[in-house]
Amino acid sequence: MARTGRPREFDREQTLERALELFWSRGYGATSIQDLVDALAVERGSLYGAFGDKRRFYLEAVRLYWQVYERHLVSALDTSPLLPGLREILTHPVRLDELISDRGVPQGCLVGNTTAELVPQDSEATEVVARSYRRFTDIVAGALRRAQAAGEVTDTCSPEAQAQLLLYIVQGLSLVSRAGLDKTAALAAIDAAVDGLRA
Amino acid sequence: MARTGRPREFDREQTLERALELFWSRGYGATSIQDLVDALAVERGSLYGAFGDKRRFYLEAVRLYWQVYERHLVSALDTSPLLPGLREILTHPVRLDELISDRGVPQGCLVGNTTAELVPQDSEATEVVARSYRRFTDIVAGALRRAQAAGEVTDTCSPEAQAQLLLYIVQGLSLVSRAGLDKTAALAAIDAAVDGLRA
DNA sequence: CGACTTCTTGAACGCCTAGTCAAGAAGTCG
DNA sequence: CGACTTCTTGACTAGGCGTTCAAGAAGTCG
Repeated sequence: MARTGRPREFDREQTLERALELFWSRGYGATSIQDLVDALAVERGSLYGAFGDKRRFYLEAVRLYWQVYERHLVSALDTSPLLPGLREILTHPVRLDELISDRGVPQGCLVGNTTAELVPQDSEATEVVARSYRRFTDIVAGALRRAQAAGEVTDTCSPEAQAQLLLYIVQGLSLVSRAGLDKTAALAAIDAAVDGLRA
Repeated sequence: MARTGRPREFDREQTLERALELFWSRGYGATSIQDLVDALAVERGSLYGAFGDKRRFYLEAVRLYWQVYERHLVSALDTSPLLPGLREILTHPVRLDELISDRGVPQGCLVGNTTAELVPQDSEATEVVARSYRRFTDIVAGALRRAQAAGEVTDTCSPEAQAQLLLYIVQGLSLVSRAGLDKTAALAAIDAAVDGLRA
């Protein structure tokens, strides 16, 4: 069944990506439709036609954000030994922060920002966020379980508890970094966390 | 110099406390002046007269929030051994969450929420937040330094790095809890963190 | 009492918001 | 070509927002 009608003039995916950046750097509430129209060079009506209302647009951007992040997460943890990859995941916000000083770019984790701004008032946002967190802990716990079995990571507590703790650390770091990041202190803290996992 | 003119009919401090609760549970953007007028039973003009504009009102509430929290923090860490008090600080968000299920009450840490919503766009908010974080790490690092000297806490890394890590953990827990808290998993994660500090 | 000061009240202001819609443009299909 | 469908455009709507302000109320002070 061929698609008929006037073809869309903008690239939906690319527009979503740019909207993601805007939402990421400014937050949901502080990004107006007009901001999006200006930045994306797509008129209001077309945005509404392609993405529905603002909330749906935003949530789709969050889902895309997480999809990309999760891909990164999985590939970084698919290594042996595990701890270097894990360290890379934890230091990710620090590296993001370096990009920021160059241009005016996103800050923190979009899922974390969403948690603070929309959860728990918006049930759909709460689902997206909760699912993201669950997937993070599932993926990390799986990797830790393998590393425990290999004798690389201490088995003084369960991989699930370790993964949960790591979630807190990443999210905490992402959040706190927004207020100004002392890179040295952050890396020292991360090293302390990683060392605590060593067998 | 006696104060003349018509006396204020509401209790400024008590009103600020109730505004704090509202801002805490809904966030800055989602709390309108009208919401405040309704909840506080104080008319708009009086609020503006007493607190200035919305931003100043909010920031004053955040400062009050932190003042109360810091008092709690200091008293909980002024103990020997340190780790039980530290554990109490870390589990604080979990206990807050229990209150929530009873009535519709604040969630997360107000400073953390402010970080996500206003920082870094609002420089004054950024200052308030950054100062709060700095005070947290200073207080906690001081306590850890003493506990390291007493042989209670491991000295495999500096008290500053440990304190920084603990800041991430508390903030991460506060944030993630908004999306739904698995109390068991949270406590297991906290125990893992506290155990990691033990000498 | 009358002058002065501050607080209260709620209407009003201007602005910005998310969202809608009608008219026209640009394709496909018979 | 003409029918049909979808996308584009930007003016428009309705409502909510933070903020202001003038008029009156409630005190103090001489």
